[in-house]
Amino acid sequence: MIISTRGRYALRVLIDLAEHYNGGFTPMKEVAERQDISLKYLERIIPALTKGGLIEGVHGKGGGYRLTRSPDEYNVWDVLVLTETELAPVACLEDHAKPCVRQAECRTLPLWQEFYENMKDFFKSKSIADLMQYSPSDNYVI
Amino acid sequence: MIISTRGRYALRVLIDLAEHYNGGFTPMKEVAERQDISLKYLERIIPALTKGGLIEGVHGKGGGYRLTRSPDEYNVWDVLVLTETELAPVACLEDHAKPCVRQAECRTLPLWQEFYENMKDFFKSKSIADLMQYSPSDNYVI
DNA sequence: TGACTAACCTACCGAATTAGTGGTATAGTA
DNA sequence: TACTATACCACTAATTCGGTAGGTTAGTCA
Repeated sequence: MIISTRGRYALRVLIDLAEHYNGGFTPMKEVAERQDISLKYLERIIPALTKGGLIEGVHGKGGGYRLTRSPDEYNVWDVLVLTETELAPVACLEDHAKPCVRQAECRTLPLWQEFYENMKDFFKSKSIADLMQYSPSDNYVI
Repeated sequence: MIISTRGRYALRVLIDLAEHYNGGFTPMKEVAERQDISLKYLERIIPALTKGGLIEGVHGKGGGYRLTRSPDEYNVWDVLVLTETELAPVACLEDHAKPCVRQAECRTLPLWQEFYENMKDFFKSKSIADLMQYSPSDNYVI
């Protein structure tokens, strides 16, 4: 498994925020209930999206979270990069991987590189708005 | 990371067997030395390929392993399926996953399914012979 | 036949990651 | 000031990964 609950939950939260947008802020408690995800766990995942500028959070009564753009301006890849610790399909391509001595002669490295590129392109081509289309209730207006 | 050393090593072993084929059997000890992989660890991975019919092993002196077909008749996907415990990109799509209650309403499931299909198609389209072409020394003859 | 060789099998192990829980601090509102 | 909601930090049980160690089985060669 390459994509953990962190990335999957983050996507579901963004879709939920989009679908239930009413001009104000949506508390994570509501999202957690609707999505049947532990609030405590979401509270650990969601700050990454705030730091990345994908959503904005407001403390206190009447607070919660809100998208910063319209759903078609988010792509899945950006969400995964912010929430997942690692997306590389093999250890050799990980960010902090120590350079491999066999790199020059490795017959499999190009395969992994090509796959990684395909994967990146695929997820970049999908927007939150695309994901929402799988549902009949698409009531997001910005 | 989705593809572990098991799948990666298995591919390298197959390529090595193809490149060093001389009509007989190649002992895993030689492959392990050339590929700089622990022989003991390889001995735990390689039986899966034998069971899957990708290679055949012969005990005793003069023994070792040999491919059962020509390199262009192997695709990467089949190798990975035999050696990796799980290839699904998300837990929901794993073989022994318990059916998800939210399946019907899940807006992200189709995304993961499409990605999984793409991934499968990609790896099925690549053969061991394709991987060998990255090297100048291609001396396999059947 | 006996030494040798190489595949095969099983048990164990340390480190890292995942998917959480619990508690508390901080910031902002009514 | 009470309340609410985000933000932060420490801890944990379960699983996986990447091996190692040791022994067994099956076959070859002299």
